[in-house]
Amino acid sequence: MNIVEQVKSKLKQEIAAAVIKANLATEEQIPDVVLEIPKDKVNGDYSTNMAMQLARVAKKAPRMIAEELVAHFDNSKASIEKIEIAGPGFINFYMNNSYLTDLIPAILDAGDQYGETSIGNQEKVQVEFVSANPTGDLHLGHARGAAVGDSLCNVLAKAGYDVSREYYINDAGNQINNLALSVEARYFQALGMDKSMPESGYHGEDIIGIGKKLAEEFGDKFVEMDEKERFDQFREYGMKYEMAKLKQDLEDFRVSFDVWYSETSLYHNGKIDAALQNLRDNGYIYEQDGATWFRSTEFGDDKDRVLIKQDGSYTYLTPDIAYHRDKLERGFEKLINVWGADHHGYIPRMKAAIQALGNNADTLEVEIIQLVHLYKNGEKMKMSKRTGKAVTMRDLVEEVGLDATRYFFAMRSADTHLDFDLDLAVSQSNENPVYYAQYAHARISSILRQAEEQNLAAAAQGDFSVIQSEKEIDVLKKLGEFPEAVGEAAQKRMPHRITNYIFELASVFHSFYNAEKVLDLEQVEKTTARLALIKAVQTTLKNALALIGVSAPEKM
RNA sequence: GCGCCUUUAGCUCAACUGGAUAGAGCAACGGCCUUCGAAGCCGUAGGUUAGAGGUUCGAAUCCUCUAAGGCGCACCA
Repeated sequence: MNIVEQVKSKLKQEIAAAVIKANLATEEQIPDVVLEIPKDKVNGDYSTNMAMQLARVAKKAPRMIAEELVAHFDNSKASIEKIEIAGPGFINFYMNNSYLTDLIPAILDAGDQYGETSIGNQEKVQVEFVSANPTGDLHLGHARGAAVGDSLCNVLAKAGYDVSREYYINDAGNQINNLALSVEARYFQALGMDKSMPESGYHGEDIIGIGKKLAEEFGDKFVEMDEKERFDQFREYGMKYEMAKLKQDLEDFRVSFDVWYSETSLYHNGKIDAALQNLRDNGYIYEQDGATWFRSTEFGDDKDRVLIKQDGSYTYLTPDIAYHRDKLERGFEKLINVWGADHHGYIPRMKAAIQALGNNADTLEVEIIQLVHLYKNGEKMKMSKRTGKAVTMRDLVEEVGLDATRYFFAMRSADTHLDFDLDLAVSQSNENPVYYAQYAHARISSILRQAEEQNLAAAAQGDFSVIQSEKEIDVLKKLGEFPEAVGEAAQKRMPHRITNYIFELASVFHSFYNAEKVLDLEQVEKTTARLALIKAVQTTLKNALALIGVSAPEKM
């Protein structure tokens, strides 16, 4: 807990104590103390709505309650300068903010670790994201999923959760067969022979590339080959090729996974049968019309779902249930799936499965990533995976730049439709929000370089009481909020909160920078203190940017 | 037809999950560089939070209805 969190929690305790002392409510009746930072500074550093919340219990007017509360409040205990009652009954606390300077050595000391909290309590969380079929390039939607999923994992880890990142490889089933047939067609075509694409084949550029590569490497070796054998080889080759590309693309996007989980493996290690048996034992399986059904309606799904088709093969759901069962068997307490909006209809049956296996429904959380629309020259760009005309993640990064792309996706909450304005993201100007934060970091780096040239070093510790101007206090307050911002972003699964925080921190810094000079040879003590302050900002900015996968450049 | 998501300034989005005068960026307008990076800062203007009811001290936020847009609704994956 840093000093800000300590002061806050102290304040909360004192508020609760005052409620009891003033006889406004009993220990059981007292609601959670809500402490907010008012939007406008004239309303104090902190504010509580306790008086309003107690209105019903105490059966009195909020303002009266507030007055009684304040009368019983022990000012001496929590760095309070004054307390005021305002509006409908807000109690506003004006702090003696000198304690905030303790943050500076604390942040410098923590370094990369600043922002870490233990709020996650080492809960074992597994996050599954991207999980795109290895049948073509990752496109725009995957990029958003990758950015959000990765940022979420970073945030969770920072907040003290034990996070595992996982990618589910759909390497079984029809789509892979279609991949093999698509590769086959492209191979023949590369040899100048006529072969039409399968009905639901993949028309992406990359498959054409595979066909060409095969033709160059092996000539017509496969033409005369037994059809079945050729199919198997192309299937294998196509898969490996696609997976390698996919991993590389994700790595280039600064996204890595702890586990790549193969769907096919579930077929080979008996886990599907085990899952089916588990469901059967629990009484949620029945046979009808020659198929095997899962009674998912028991848990609120619209209709029961087929697990084994009439032809004896599994539906997509069946191995997926086995997969989720396996996740739980591996000891994860919380499963978070990041899915595209087109899969949201799938949530009820998956949650039903989780429950049918004997777990709480909210063991599984699904974060839905809404669609991305790309705009260029003010026009919406059409995309379709089938025709292969989708804008790929690689194209996007190439055109926009990695940092800008990651920042752009991390900026917005995941459950809102997103318009990606290419012209804006590409622009190397103040129109592009990513530079705002990076610029602050580069600016600080530049000052620190110059300080070094003048043999001035940031004070490591000691007396920071010279830090007291309004702008400086604003910066300190914002710095102190970081661990809390991380904790909230993690608990609410809203990584975009971090991006908001980054913007706010950069903003208070820029504002300070323009108002006051850091380097001043006339006032060495103040200079070294301020160098330490901006160094703390630099550290915090860097840590925050790292959470959303954006670099913190020292020069731009 | 049913379900989920969305609707906030001209545009793109926030708003600490029920709090005070709804905030940023871009676009518009006006200021600030012979001193640490002007990719910055300061200011002005811009709103019936899609619409109508309801819940309460208090609603962009919760409930109901309506409208618009998106995505789903397989023995596909």
